[in-house]
Amino acid sequence: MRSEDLRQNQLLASLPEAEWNRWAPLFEAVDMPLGQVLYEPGVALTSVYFPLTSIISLLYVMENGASAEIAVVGNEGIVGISLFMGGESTPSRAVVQSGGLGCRLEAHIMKAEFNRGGPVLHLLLRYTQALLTQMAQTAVCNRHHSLDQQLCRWLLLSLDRLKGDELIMTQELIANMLGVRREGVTEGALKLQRAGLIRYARGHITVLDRAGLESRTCECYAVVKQEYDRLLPRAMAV
Amino acid sequence: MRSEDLRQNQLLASLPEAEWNRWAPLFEAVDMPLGQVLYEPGVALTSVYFPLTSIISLLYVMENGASAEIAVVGNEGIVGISLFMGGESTPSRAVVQSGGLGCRLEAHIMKAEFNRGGPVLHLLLRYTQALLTQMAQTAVCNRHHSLDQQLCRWLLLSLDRLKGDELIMTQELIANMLGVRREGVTEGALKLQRAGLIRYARGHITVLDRAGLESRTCECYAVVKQEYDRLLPRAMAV
DNA sequence: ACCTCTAAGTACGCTATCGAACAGTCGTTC
DNA sequence: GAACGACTGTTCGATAGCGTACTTAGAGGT
Repeated sequence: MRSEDLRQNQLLASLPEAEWNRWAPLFEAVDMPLGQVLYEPGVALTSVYFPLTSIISLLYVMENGASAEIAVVGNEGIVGISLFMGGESTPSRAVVQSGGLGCRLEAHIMKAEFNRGGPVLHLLLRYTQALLTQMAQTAVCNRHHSLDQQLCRWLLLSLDRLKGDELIMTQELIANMLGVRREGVTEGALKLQRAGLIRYARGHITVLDRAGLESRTCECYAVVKQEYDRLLPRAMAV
Repeated sequence: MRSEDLRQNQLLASLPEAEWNRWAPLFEAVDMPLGQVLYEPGVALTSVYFPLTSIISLLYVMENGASAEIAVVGNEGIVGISLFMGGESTPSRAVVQSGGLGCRLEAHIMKAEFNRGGPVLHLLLRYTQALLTQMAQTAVCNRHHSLDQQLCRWLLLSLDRLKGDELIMTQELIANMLGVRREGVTEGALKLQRAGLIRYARGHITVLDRAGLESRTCECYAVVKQEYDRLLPRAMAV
């Protein structure tokens, strides 16, 4: 994989050239197929991952098997912040929600680079704050908003992290992420389809009217999006 | 206020002597009365706060006025992490939920100390990860658990951050924090009182049976507590 | 001693979501 | 081209929590 390809990841794209030239050779490109688990709760990380075309869900799985998505990470971010935050592990799990490419950096390298301080440290901390906002807003949304609104939010968050307007995603999977019943997602998706906002069939969802989704979702989506834009001005459009 | 008093805050207590000697003179002791707002959404911070005997809620207030608590901070932590995370502000608000004492450090000093790197930086980042876990678990709890369970979790989280077994807290206030109706809290509290776990009257809640609360709450409380203990081993019992 | 205000308790209909069970339909595979 | 499995659609009763309205009861002031 070429160096420019790696910089599809916006964090990597934001690094000054000097830093990047040191980093580039250290990466290993990895394929990230749907369902792959990048880390398990309580297990110390051995690598961090920078998604390029994939999307990763941070998911908490309860004792009874039910689950809830805490946040989602795409090519704007990094999976494995607990490594540089100092905890080495988290109570949540990271799962590939949409297959694609990514690249990996070994834990000890990541830590060393972070501890140099400077632009890498500040960039990663700003990203972490953005992620934190996403988590906070997820909590708010889970408390106050309807399944329909949350479905729109979720579709938009995913869409923002992909090129194109198609998601490869069954309703069952979406239900797991949102922590609701599959039937609930079916009903919500039906409404959106009847309204002409999306079209879907057997695990393929095409977004037809993005603005329509935005008008149906709650304020949570915009809050998170604005905060990402504020904290992480992208270096350059891809 | 004497230096030892300041170290009622566990983060401050964890600092090595060398760091602490530099810090101690920089603090300003502050009274934090119930309801005081420490920062507003979107407004850049001018200070960070270390609660000593007070408890602070991080609260998101929605456009329609409804609110939801995202996390709670007591003498184990610091209010204003967005300062050193680099965002300067957050979409949430910080409100004193239980009056008491705290101390304040000016923004520019905090940033300078953080940017020295070393123990201060690592300690604050570990705390931030703990806070992040609390937020994540709040999201999960809001999704899956009953009002009764959440009420227990909330009482326990508050209790852990106070000495003694009494909370000065109306049901109305608790309802605002949890983002539920006041009547719902009344019903939950009644059940707990009838079961002999708590006693309350007009804004004073006394916890009679802590273990009982723990047995009624969901796993979320234990997950958060364990993660705080793991990430922030306390330097010394107060 | 009385008034007033705040905190807490009660009641009732409503709605979103759940849990469970089952019925179509499209793709893949053999 | 038949069979199977995966995905989606539908139904129905149960229930937790909501919105609203009203009641009761301490605490504090005059």
